Amino acid sequence: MREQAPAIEAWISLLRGQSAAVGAVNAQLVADHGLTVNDFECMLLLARAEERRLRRVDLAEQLILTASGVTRLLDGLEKEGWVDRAACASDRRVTYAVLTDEGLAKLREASKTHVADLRAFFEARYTSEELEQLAGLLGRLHADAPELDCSVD
Amino acid sequence: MREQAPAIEAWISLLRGQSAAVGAVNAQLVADHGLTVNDFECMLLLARAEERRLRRVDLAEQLILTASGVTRLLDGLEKEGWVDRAACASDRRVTYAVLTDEGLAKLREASKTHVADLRAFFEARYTSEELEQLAGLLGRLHADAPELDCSVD
DNA sequence: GCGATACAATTGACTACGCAAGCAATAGTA
DNA sequence: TACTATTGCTTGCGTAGTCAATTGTATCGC
Repeated sequence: MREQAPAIEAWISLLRGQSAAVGAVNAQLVADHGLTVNDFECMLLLARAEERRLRRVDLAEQLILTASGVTRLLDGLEKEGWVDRAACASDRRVTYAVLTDEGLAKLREASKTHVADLRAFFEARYTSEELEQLAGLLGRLHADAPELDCSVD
Repeated sequence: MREQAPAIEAWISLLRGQSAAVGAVNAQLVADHGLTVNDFECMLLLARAEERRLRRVDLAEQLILTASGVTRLLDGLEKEGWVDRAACASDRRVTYAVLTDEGLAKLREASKTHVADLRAFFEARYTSEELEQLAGLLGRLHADAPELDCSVD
């Protein structure tokens, strides 16, 4: 029952580490700005996007949420006036989520402390080399996992 | 608005990577055994504990859940007969969570595929050296973060 | 042009948590 | 002994997310 494979160690560290980190960072962000981590990331993606807008489906993919999760996330941001809707001329099924000027202002304001908090949190634990290592390693988790879900052998 | 600090890169990778990994692994575990990742980890902690039992408070700390989260997690496991309650002789406030024989059997059965899935998932992406690196790095996230929450300067 | 199929988005019902409040038992203090 | 904290646990309520079903629009084969 006692496990030893490095994969298992990594898995446990991932579960615990992410919970701890997200818990701390999110609490700070909520306390300081009334935004959750996903609110922030969502607005950030919009801010970086062409014309400050994205299809909901693309937002879902990048945030790793389902379509309905995005609908509900955006509901909240729309209520606050930080995000608005816009129709797509070439495909009437899609509704863009657009970051408003207020949303951009809010994002900029929140960024000031949030980015500093993030850097403080990570730089207290890692050197910049280690941060690059970590980012590189974690990035691979996102990629396809043929082994896991298509066991056709 | 566009960010470049390695800390931010690491943060994004952590958010996305964990979501992707937990999503995949959890879906597999639920499909194969009707257990969530937390169900599994909880039973695993109990299995490894002295007399296969733990105080709910200790379980909460290790799983990074609140006390109420643990109560509800255990509710489900108790309903299935995998976990039972036991009083503590020396302190009548505490109720132990005890892994039953059925629970241990269920855990062993689930372990067979789950551990293999985990190894497949991670070993498809990393060498064993990288896994050790990753586990070591992630482990630091869990430690105290004096910088973040006591900004007394 | 027309049906079958696919896709974007929303909605209702549900789950898994957290937080705050409350209860019971213990520990500290006088 | 009594009075006050503190601790372990549970419960009501709120929130963030999922899944399954639905609607409206596109697109493909013919």
